[in-house]
Amino acid sequence: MNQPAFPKADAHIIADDGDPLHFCSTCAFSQACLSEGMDKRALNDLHVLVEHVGPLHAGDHVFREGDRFEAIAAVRAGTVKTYVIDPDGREHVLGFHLPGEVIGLSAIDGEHYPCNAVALDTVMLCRFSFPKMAVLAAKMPGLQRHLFRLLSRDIGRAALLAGDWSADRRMAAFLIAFSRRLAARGFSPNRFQLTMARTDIANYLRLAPETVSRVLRRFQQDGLLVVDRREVELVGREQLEDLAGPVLRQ
Amino acid sequence: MNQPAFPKADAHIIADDGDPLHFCSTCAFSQACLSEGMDKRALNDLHVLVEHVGPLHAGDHVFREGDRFEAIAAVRAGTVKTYVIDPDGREHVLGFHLPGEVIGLSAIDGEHYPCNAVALDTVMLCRFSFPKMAVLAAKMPGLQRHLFRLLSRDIGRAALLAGDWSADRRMAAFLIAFSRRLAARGFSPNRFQLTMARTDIANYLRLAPETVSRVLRRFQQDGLLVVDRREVELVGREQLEDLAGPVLRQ
DNA sequence: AGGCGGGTTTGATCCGCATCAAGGTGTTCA
DNA sequence: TGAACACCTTGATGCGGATCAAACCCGCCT
Repeated sequence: MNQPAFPKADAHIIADDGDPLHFCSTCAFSQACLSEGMDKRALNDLHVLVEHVGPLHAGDHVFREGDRFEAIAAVRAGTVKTYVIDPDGREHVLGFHLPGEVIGLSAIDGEHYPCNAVALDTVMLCRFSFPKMAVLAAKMPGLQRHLFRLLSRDIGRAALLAGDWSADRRMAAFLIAFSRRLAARGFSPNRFQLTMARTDIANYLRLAPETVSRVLRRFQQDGLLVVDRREVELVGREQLEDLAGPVLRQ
Repeated sequence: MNQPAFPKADAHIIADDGDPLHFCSTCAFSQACLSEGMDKRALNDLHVLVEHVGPLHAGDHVFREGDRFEAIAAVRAGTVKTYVIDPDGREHVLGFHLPGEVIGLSAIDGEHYPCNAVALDTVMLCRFSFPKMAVLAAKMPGLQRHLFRLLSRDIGRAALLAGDWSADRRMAAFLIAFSRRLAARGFSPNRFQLTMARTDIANYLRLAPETVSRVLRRFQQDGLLVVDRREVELVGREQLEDLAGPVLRQ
């Protein structure tokens, strides 16, 4: 377990051959648009409103609750945690965002960001001015449809977390979902690093940190996985998938 | 409590003076577009893709999980419940949709509806072909923005339900949110009918039906509300708002 | 009127997970 | 080198809400 399986900043930037879009090859938007057979002029339009941000370091905030909303952002490298603090001071983690995923969508309905977004490790971003993007979406059916899909997908994802599942099922669902998202970006699905603290996982899954710890230990005892600090290897993927099945709906 | 405060089918159809759009005056889309200062031609475009559905009766399905997705719908009258059944046969209620609200948005990311939608009472709908609507949205910035907002709002709403709040807070939040949505449509905010069974509320709030019953009884004992079967009057609105505050985030 | 059935209420008991408390481990400073 | 710190683990205890069981209420049908 010496070679981290998790993306480092710039890991995705295969080559910067002078084409500015290539530089942003992991942006979900660019990808979507490219796959739509967009013409050269449209590509330029899109590139104009992209602003590369980073590197941010662990603990740096991308935006804070109440900040004026003007842009969404695609994660290029690293992990971003979105969260809110309730009146009692408890932290509620809304989600973790991996490379290729988009943050800020829930702010579209409103003037301000409804949550905080913080870097968990070294993070690179592409910022997109949302007003400009909306204008562009009107000209580009592919982009509009992609935005609709991203939004729609997040509704489903939020609903997932909402069920009243046992700690075991929730933990398994978290691991399997995390694994799949990594796999979709070309990383090892069965061996990876958790980039967030146990407390973050707990606040995401609505469990106590102690419970997260205990469940992971039991999973290891039962041969479902091997944990070493934040390094995880899914050994009994079958059984984890079975546990996660009802939560992830399939 | 003889006059039901909850909308009956057609309650919103004030006058059908021959203008077909008037007939659909409660459709969120029509309203949004009208308020955007849309021109006559655009209004016609929109109207072309509207299909009036109903009346559906309690227990009738609007769509079922797995049905091919081709349309979203605005509720014109009545209440629609969206839900899924998990592998153990338990029902998970995803939401209740009142007049003026939209169902089917979470299906945009995918070929098929990811959940069931059933009428809880007499329901009237406006169906909008989504492909046609997307084309139209490209031509009408106001419509596009409205769709983005509706989607974004649903993300936030789903996240709300997700927190780990006490049964009391969840129940209060449900009542206050329900009340506000009724008020937004011009109905009495403090006296209304719950159109869904206790079991539905329980499955929505991730509680047992017994717990819903007990919490309501205790709220009544404490002077927060008066319940008579499905009729509810919020007496201690202040305290209910306080309870719901952290859940609804304000 | 009688009887059936779905929905609701109420009480008794149980269990999963939170909470409290304390000790452990790795990492980063001086 | 060691002290301080953040993070993680482990054990003991308690509580909120689920579950089980049974009675109740009311609309509806015959």
